[in-house]
Amino acid sequence: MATPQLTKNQTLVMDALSHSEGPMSAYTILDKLRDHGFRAPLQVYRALDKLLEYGLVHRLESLNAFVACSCPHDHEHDHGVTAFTICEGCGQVTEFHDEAIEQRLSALTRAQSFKTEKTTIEIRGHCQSCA
Amino acid sequence: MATPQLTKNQTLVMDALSHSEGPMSAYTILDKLRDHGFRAPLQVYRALDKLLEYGLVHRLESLNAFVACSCPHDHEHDHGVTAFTICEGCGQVTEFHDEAIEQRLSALTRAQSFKTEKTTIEIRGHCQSCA
DNA sequence: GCAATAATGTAATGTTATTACATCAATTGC
DNA sequence: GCAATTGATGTAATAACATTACATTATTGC
Ligand SMILES: [Zn+2]
Ligand SMILES: [Zn+2]
Ligand SMILES: [Zn+2]
Ligand SMILES: [Zn+2]
Repeated sequence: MATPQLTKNQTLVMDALSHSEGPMSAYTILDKLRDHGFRAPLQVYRALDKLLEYGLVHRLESLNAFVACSCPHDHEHDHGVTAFTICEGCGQVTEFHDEAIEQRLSALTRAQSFKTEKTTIEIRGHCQSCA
Repeated sequence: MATPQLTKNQTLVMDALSHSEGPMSAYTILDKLRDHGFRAPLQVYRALDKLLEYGLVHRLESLNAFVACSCPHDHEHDHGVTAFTICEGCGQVTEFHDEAIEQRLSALTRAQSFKTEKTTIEIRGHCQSCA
C-alpha cells in the first residue's frame, strides 16, 4: 500500500498520534483536535480508517485505542504480522515483528485452510520499570 | 484456578454461550436471558468476569464478544496462550494452542524484561468454506 | 466548464462497558 | 443463635466507543 499525500484531517490525526507518548482513543484524539476545528467523532474515525489502510497507524484491539506505527521504513511495503507489548502500569506500547511467529501462524492457519486477512497479537502485562 | 460451583447467573450465561454456535456480545447474551429474569447489562458482565477468571470463557477483543472455551479438559489448570481464527464470513471461531508460539513469545518478552499477564492472538480472515 | 470522485461537516443514533448505590444470601466467628 | 463479614444480585444512570444518514465542499479527469 503506497502512501498517498495525506489530507488535512489525516495529517492532523497522524500528527496527534505521532507526538503522543502512547496510544490514544478516538475520542481523546477528537479532544486534542478541537482547537483545529474537529467537532465530531466521524472526522477522527474517517482519518483513522485511511491511516490504518496506509499502515501508518495500528489499532490496539484490547484498548480500543490507536498508535502510530513505530517502524522506521517508509511503509512502501506491507510489514507482516505486528505484535505489541502493552504495559498496564505506564501505558507504554512496544511494537515488534517476528518472522518465526509469522511463519508458525502461517503454518497453523494453512493446516486448517484458513485465509488470513489480519492478525492481532497483543501482550498485556508490565514493563521492566513497572514490574 | 480451580472452578468453584457456579452461581445461578453464571450458570445461565455459561449455558447460553455453550449452546451458541459462535461468539456472542454481552448485550446479545442479555437478550437471550431476559426470559430468565435478566434485566441489566451488569448481570451479564458480572457473570462473564467470573467465567473469564475461571477460564471457562474467552473474550474476543477484536469482536467485543465472548465465547465458551472449547478445550476438553476440566480447567483445573490454566491452559497457556490461547489463539483464535475468526471467519468474517460465517462467524466461526476456532480456538487453538501452540507450544512453539508460546515459547517464542515468551523468549521475546523475556528479552525486553516484560512480565506477561495476558496474551491475545486473534486471526481474522475466511475459513475454508467461506474462502 | 462539467461530471465523477473523494473528502468533509453535522446530527442523530447504535453499541459496548462502567459507576453508584441498595438489597439479599451465604459464611464465619463467637 | 446471632452479629459481622463477604459474595452475589437488582436497578438506574452514565460513560465510552463506533456507525448511519444526509448534506456540502474540494479535487480530479476530461
Ligand atoms: Zn507498524
Ligand atoms: Zn510500564
Ligand atoms: Zn480455551
Ligand atoms: Zn466461514
